Amino acid sequence: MSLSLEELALKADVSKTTVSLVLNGKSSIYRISKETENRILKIAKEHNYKPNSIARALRLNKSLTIGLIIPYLNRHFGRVAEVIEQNARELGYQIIIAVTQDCLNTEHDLIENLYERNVDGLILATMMNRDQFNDLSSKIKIPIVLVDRRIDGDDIAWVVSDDEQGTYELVSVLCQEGVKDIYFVGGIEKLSTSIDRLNGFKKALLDQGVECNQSKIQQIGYAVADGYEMTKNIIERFSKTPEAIFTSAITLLEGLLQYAKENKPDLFSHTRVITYDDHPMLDYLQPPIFSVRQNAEEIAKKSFEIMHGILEKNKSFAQELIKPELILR
Amino acid sequence: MSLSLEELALKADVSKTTVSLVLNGKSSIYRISKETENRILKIAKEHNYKPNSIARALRLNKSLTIGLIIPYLNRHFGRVAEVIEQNARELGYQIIIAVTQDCLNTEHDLIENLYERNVDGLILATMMNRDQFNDLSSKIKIPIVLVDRRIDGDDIAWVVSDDEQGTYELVSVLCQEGVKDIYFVGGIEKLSTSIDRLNGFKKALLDQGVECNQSKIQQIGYAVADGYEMTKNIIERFSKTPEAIFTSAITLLEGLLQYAKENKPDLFSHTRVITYDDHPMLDYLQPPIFSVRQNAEEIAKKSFEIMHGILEKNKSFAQELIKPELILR
DNA sequence: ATTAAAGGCTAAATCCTTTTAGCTTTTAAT
DNA sequence: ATTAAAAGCTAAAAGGATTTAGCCTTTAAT
Repeated sequence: MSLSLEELALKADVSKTTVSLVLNGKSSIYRISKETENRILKIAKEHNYKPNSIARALRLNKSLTIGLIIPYLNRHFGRVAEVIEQNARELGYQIIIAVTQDCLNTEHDLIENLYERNVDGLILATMMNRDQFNDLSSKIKIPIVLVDRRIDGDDIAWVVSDDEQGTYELVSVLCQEGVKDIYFVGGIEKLSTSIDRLNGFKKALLDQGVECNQSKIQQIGYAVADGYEMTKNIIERFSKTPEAIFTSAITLLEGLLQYAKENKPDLFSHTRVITYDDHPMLDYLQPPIFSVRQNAEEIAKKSFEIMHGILEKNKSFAQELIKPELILR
Repeated sequence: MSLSLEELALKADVSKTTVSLVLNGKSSIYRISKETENRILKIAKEHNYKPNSIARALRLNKSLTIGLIIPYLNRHFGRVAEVIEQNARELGYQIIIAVTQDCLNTEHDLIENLYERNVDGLILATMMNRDQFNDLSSKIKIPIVLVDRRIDGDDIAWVVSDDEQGTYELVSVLCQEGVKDIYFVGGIEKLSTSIDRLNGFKKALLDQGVECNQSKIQQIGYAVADGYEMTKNIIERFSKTPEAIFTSAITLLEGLLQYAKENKPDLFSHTRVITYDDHPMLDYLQPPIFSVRQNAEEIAKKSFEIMHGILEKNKSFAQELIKPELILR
């Protein structure tokens, strides 16, 4: 705050144009003498001059601000947000954060809101489908990078975990151990995370010669309560205790654990449980739960990298599949 | 973006002053006729006019933006951030987030950075001591609300968990069960969280007539590795297996669990473990670990409430101790 | 001695809103 | 017929930076 260009100019006994030119490294282009340049630099330093970012943003139509819209600040997205922020900061950008709670309307409002607030770009874990996204893109004239959830399209930038491959590998491991009766506890049906994980699941069964029964697949949502509900369905609807259950997110696993604790304490003696997403506490659960750890750091890094490339290096969009890691306990 | 006041004015065939006055609800004060007012409102609506927030911020010297500086976006702070964001949004504010990784220098840089970026206020989980904070306050002319970690002082606004009381109650429960040999695994020594939790710990022992031995108290830091280290010290330095260990954060508990898993699988058969902070996964660990759940939602709500009070209702500072909840499993 | 080029700097416009001070016209009062 | 008040609106400044076009002076070239 405090000092303005004009005040500096006064002290240096030059015009504010000159000060601005010098501080923006354009001395030589505009033939400002070395002497004047040094005088201005010295005074600016003495007074710890920092240009007013708002005035700058107004003039340049560039706020050095990125909007980050995600469903929750849970473990996964929290880490993603943290790393995006650090990467952004190093390059002079700030992150405005907003959470949708997986509500599509909220997402729309937030996008509009941040757009009006002049963010330079949006990093978005979206619930939109292709059509909704296209609608949006036509209205919004800033770059958008999707994170964690992708939308198919040749011109859409995204960075997501390789959900299909991760699930494929995890489920394959189980099949190779001879398990033949696996249930799928899934999330919000239309999201790419759900589609890809389900595809990986089916592909693994197919490749391992295990029959895939549609009745063993459920997709309600990603909330803990949804995991509880789906587990309940599995346990109560089928007479036979399942050989194995795959939960496609850590929250769903939590729901499963909760149901088991309350209603089926012996679940783990008959049933293997595996999950997408990892959590350090899983190391201490008995019996061990195999999991797929998403590389949040890499996802975050790449997504800001792409955004930055579009904003400053006029690269165009890019797409990245980030390999997750199998954790076999 | 898109339409400016001037363009609206052109369409409505009035000056931009008139448009601005109407849109800011000052028609009657400035005696703009109902007819003109309605015409302008209609046109503004038709074109979905939204004032340029940057220009507004420049003119009003108010960006409707709050900086939130926290150590990590982990479970606790992630939730705090999430709720602050939601509360802020409802009142028209946006949150710029930044993480310090518990590094004091980073914290200083971030504060300066956000201040220069014209945030209207700062919500801060600080590592500063009283002197450093005073230094800062004299330079920074925007309101600061401390969250989660307080600094003593009559004029400093803060919202924190009642760490002392929470720890006191938790430890008392254990003492009442007859446990007499309790170790304290603590965090960063000078933070109020550490001081208050340690005070609660000592007070509980005192009140329950249990001797408090300084050698049973360790404070290295809040990282998982620190918890590992301190647990290692306790197990390896003392010949006798401890009756109980209190970890003063969930990360420290994680470190303890890690050490136990690797080096002392039978820890839990001799030793009770209790912890500050809660985590849903604790429900599924054997044996049960008692914990203190901080009310992140309330902490978040109050801290933004205080900030908002200072900014818009010229209330002055306020301080709030939020009651945590004992979870006895 | 004249012209051209180079050197060194600045006025003013621009980005978009808000707000103060004041202008013009109409109506009411004496 | 004046004067005063009310009605209805607007010009212009301010907020702080960037940038374009161009001014004035000195040096070099012919």
